[in-house]
Amino acid sequence: MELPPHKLIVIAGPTASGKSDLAIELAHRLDGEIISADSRQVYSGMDIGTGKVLRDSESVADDEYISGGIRHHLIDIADPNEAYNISDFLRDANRVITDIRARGKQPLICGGTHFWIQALLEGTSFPAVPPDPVLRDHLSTKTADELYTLLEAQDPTRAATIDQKNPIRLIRALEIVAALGTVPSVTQHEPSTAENHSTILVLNPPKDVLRERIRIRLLNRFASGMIEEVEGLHGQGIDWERLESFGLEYRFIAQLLQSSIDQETMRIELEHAIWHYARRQLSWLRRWERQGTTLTWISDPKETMSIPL
RNA sequence: GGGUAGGUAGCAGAGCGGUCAAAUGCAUCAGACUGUAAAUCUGACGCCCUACGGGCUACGGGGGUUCGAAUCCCUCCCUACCCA
Repeated sequence: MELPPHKLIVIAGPTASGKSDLAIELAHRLDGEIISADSRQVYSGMDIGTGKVLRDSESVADDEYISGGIRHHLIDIADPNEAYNISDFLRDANRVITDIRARGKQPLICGGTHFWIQALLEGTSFPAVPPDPVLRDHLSTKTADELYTLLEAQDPTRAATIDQKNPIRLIRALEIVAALGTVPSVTQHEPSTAENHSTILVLNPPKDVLRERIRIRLLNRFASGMIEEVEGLHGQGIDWERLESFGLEYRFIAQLLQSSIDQETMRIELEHAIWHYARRQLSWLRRWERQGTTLTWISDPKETMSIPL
């Protein structure tokens, strides 16, 4: 299939919608490579719980991540004890896109971290203020009200639009204020490597189908040793707090392993949490679309056969 | 057959004469999102309406007391446990 060399293909959608398989299929069709846009698959050792695609056996020793005969990028690139955030992603993803194109291949972005994907495509640039762990530690002892009062005094403009009850947002805003004196407004420049004329495919199975897929996938993950995986990560020096901060399977299994919840509760609450996560992802996508971006919604991967890419 | 504790919104579970369409949690639905984004946060949630207000139906069924009941009394049905 012939396609413009600049075009970017994105495969988005809620968790368990079948993005990974579709991405590999399309990569074969388009002679492409996959860039994972997943905030948890970047971490090495977090495999079952994040649903990483299985590495082809012949590539295990390689430093390239090959799955289904397709090269994947931005998987296993960070240590779980090190923070990897959107800023790292934007830098790395742009680099990788350039690199893939230089080799004459088609880049495909695939992942569920839509915040990252949207920022990449729109060339959003965030204030260049790196996280300040000491300040964050200090501020995290305060209530949202207290944080808001501080922000109001230091940067009323940002305070006017921020979510007043969201400690994480408030702390980040105060962090930026501490470094720059004020929170600059978001700037979006013309995307350099990522193009505006991307095709964004959103995999969106019917609700009941998605729910069932989530349920089955979770059972499979347990059967595949997911609990042991989390146990192993903790054994390698990743503390419970950090594991819980990853959310979903890592959070609930960490709680189980600390005996703060029983197995039955864990399974039920985890399944609910995954469903809530999928809903949030969908909510983000609808908003993105409402903002004027064209998304191609597909309820069944087979439909992609008839979509011109 | 006797006794005791109960029957409250989709579920769990408070309330025990008025301020109760009924706390809280869960589920469900919708939303937010300026370097933690699988995180974090918000709202709706009996029904109807010209919805910051109003109407209707509700706390197992029926009846009663009272100005007024989910809350008190009678009765019936059901559930759990205990004694036979």
